[in-house]
Amino acid sequence: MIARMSRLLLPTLREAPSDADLPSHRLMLRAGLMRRVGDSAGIYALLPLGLRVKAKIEAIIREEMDGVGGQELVLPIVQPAELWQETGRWAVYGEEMWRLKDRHGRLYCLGPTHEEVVTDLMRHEIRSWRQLPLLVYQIQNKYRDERRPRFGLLRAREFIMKDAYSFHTDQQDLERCYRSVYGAYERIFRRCGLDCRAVLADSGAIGGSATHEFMAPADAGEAEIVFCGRCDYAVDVERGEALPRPRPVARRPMAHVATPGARSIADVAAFLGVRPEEIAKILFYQATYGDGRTGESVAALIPGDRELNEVKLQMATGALELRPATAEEVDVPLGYAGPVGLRGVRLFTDPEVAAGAGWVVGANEDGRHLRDAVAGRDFDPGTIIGLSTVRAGDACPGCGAPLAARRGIEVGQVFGLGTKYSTALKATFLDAQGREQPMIMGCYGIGVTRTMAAIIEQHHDVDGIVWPASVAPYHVALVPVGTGDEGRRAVAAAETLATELSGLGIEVLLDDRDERPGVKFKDADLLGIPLRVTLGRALAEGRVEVKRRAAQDAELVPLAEATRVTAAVFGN
RNA sequence: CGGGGUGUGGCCCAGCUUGGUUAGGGCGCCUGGUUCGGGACCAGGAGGACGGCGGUUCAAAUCCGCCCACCCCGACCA
Repeated sequence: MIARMSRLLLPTLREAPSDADLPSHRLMLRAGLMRRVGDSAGIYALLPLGLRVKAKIEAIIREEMDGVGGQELVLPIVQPAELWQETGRWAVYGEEMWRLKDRHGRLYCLGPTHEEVVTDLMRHEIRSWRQLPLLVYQIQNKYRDERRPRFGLLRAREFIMKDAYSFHTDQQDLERCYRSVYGAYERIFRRCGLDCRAVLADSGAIGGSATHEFMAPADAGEAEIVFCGRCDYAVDVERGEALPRPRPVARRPMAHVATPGARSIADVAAFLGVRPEEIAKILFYQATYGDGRTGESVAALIPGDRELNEVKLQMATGALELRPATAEEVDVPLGYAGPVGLRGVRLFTDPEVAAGAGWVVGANEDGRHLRDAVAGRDFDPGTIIGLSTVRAGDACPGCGAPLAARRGIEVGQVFGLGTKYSTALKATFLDAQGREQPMIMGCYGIGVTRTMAAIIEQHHDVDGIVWPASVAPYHVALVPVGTGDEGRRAVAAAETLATELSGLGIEVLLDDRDERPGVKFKDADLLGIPLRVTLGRALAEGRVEVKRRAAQDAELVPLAEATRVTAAVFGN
């Protein structure tokens, strides 16, 4: 396959449009992979090169999904409102759902996801346990009228997803399928050249079985994740845990100390000459519960150098809503509050504070603190539960190695749905005993266009994209340079080489444009083609220059061997 | 949705504070010439009426009001 640049719709840009900020967004525009259409946020056209990359990612996905028994189909983008009304999501989804009406006034939406449609399909087709299990998938456009589209393809309003749905007779079979799709995802992202971690995520309102998100570490990521470099522990910070830091056990009795004017952790630490992590701070909240109870005072006791994870506190309390208490709602002096002798407050204590050591805490008297306070000896710690926000350097709860923290782009998710949709849509089958049962479902998504952007986030440098070979739009860029006879020889040699390589199944981008060498080199770098072969002045000695995009240096090889050297890079 | 910012040829941007010839530069584009290994140079040329509407004024890209779009932060969301 040979593409001639002189004829390609490949509009590279020397400067990026000013509204593009992220590397992936800028580079996709500069390298001529895509363009925004009209004045619409989050609506893009993929140009020929962008489409090629998309197709490569999709091919990898298809191979791996087929490999775990997935069957490809295509579900409609336009979906009738009735189905969504049956599951209740027509009302729940809100503004984000792109709704439309046909000429008769019937309501539809542009599918943001396809659980309803696929479940509707299966309830008509599946009667018997003998027809299960089933794993189907599609690669299809999705529509979400985002409040705030941004970051180019990372959060567009129209995007491409591979979504898969599985149907099972029982939970064990769902779990088996879940694990095999999980494995396929690991292979898919690895093959795409993406550094990716599966993190245990919150199953949210849907609840039930586990869910993993596949996160690609990148600064542009929308979520913060912590993960272990040694074992496979990886979680969203919201759910992250860490081993408590070891602290010596206090032997001295608790004692009052005067700390006039010292209210903040930093003040108290400086005043007493202790480190912030020797001080325990207490934070007050007001909780509202599902049964209508409101205004309960709760407090969290954590080390002074740590951040409270409010989500954890909320889960620990079981509250529906939690808000920081105002000064009036707390009847101890602010800045001098502590757990000793505290009344009328439900206290939650972080394990690190509960673990033996003596802590500096507020004395609940103006201008005074206590030192060497020990949980269980000097105060009732209440409920002991992890409340701190995990951070880089904390000890992994799995193996004790230091944790790393990074932002991550969610490129995929696997989810054990259970019977939420099958029950709502009455998608049932008859089991071996002749009883009617709702199908047990799983769903599995990969953001295809988002994966493309994530790959660029991880693979670029100052000169442009550095595509992994598996997803590069072309394998090799042939760059003939030179003028006059030299130039003609270069072009002729490039044509011959292109034909040879193409015959071996290597995808060739031939820069046959009448441009100066500098322009060609800059464009080749920008496009990120894995290998560049320059045919220029060295041709006089029968040699060409071979350079990997990811490498600094080029190598001169005899023209006669250029095909072999190039083919070797791609394993042909 | 809250806060901030921006809107001037295809792209990047100046001009606006302090209204006043024909709205300007760079890149790109067209023509000719010279060049030719890291985004060349010279000469000539095409292309915008300044996001939209309304107002103030003798006069508005520039001042005022409303609206729209896009971008950023946050909230929200899988």
